[in-house]
Amino acid sequence: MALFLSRFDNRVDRKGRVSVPASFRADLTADVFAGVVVFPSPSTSGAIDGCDIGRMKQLADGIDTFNPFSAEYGDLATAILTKSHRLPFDGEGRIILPQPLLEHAGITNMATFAGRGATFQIWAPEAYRIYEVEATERAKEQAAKFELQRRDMMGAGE
Amino acid sequence: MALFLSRFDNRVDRKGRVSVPASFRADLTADVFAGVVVFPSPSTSGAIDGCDIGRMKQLADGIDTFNPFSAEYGDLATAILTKSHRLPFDGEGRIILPQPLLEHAGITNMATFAGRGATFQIWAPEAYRIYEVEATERAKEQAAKFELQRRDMMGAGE
DNA sequence: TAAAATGGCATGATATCCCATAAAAACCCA
DNA sequence: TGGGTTTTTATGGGATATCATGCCATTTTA
Repeated sequence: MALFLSRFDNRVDRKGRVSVPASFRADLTADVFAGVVVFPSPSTSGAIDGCDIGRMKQLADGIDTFNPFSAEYGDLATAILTKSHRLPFDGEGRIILPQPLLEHAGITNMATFAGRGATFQIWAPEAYRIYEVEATERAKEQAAKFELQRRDMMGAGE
Repeated sequence: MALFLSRFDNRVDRKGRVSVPASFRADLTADVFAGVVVFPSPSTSGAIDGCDIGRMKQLADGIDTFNPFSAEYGDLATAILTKSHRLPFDGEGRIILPQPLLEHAGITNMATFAGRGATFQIWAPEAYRIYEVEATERAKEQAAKFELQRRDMMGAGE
């Protein structure tokens, strides 16, 4: 599975193209489809969620566990799957972010790529800075919960 | 699993390169990725946490057990994964510490590597000296707790 | 036919590779 | 055991490759 780490601030050129960080690309070209899948983050307003095709399939499978005629299914499919875009790399590893997503994230001429392990996010730099401070603050409490979880896993693994 | 021991003070050259102690390197080149993963220590302010890629994958997997759209996932990913960096070794076993981490740790021209078993830390030498004195002092009480903890775990495990 | 999307090439900054050197550690053999 | 020898390590500097990004040419589509 992909492991996206670090943060990168890349320029969006006049034609709306952005270079995907080279270290991300390595994990995104392994598949048959060389590119990314992006959609507006359902949880973090102002962010674009990104991942590889494999992860998106996993997500779709997750949604598909709901009754296809249920409200959950419809709502999640509408919010995530219908708003997802497959963005292929050009020869230089650039993608073009669709207008609706640019607006959703408030991105104009710079984009912040934030690695999140199996996924990553794309932000307007200013918005990310604000979010980072808040999230880092909250994470101190989360760390405790996480520690318990980790111990469970290690116990299970052994 | 890796076993990082001892303390090393190494020079940061004009290009920002530092040699990772040779005894650490042995445990860090076993994997497909020859290098280290570093991030600001969530627990110890002023320190950089370091580990091998395997351990970071484990950490990412741990975070990925949360709902990917939950606040827990976002907060932990932001505090750890987005602030992590994969630093490959050059031919001589050196890494380049990213600017944000240098600032976080207050490192200028010397770096202290402190082995911590499965992980290690990187400090500004002066900051480490202070921390070491305090931690060693506290360790007297911690030692007692640690003994109890170990007995609990063994009881629970079986 | 004009505008937009796409592909390819050029460039500057930065990171990486490669070789050199000095100090320290490990080795070795009388 | 001790002194010399070799090997490993840390560190420095110049050459080279990579990457983000700007610019131009070509193709597509409206």
